[in-house]
Amino acid sequence: MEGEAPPPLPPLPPSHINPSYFFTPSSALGSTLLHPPPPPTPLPILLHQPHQQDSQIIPDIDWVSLLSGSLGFGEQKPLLASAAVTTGNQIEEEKGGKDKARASRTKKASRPRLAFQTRSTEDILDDGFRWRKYGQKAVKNSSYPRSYYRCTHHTCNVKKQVQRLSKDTSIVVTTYEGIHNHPCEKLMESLSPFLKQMQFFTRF
DNA sequence: CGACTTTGACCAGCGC
DNA sequence: GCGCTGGTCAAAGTCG
Repeated sequence: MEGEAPPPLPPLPPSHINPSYFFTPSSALGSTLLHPPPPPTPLPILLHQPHQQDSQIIPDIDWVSLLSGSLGFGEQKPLLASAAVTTGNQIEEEKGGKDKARASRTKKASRPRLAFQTRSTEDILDDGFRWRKYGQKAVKNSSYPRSYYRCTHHTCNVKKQVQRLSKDTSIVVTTYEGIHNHPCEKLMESLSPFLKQMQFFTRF
């Protein structure tokens, strides 16, 4: 039973994403966000790096939805040069017709799905949520297995798949399915000093 | 001892 | 109907 709708999550960027990378253009930067509390170490994935030519930010991403929903990047080594975000349908189209049909199998309803390509030596993105691996499967046309993870929060049904590209083994494709119905523990933990500071200043 | 990973088995949808 | 494939289950193993 799907039950009651989850409470909306606050539209805040994860503190462990440096906002100077996160927001673009620079004019959109609020003065407060320009000077956040120091992020937990190490720095996360770099979504946009002004001095790095091959980095890019995808303009169509609803970042607020992403970050308050299924995504919140965490303590990953800063290796990302590009990120690809698609809808579930787009993901399947990239895979081709047959796989498209197969991939949509056993899906009761279309859930939000997002895929990211991450250049990383490690398979698992630490996105601030806790995941339990429930399966691993060798997939066709790939020499690397696909891993299946489920959010460990008892009321949360979000899943993710992690697979390394056989074409470029340095790229890890992470596909998120669903929206978290609970706050990111690590995010809230790291944001709390900042939020307290905000509350203090808004009193004047 | 609880949380998590591993891994083989099982199930369901699709194409032929 | 059968085989292929992706996705999930669950028991056993591992780790802190």
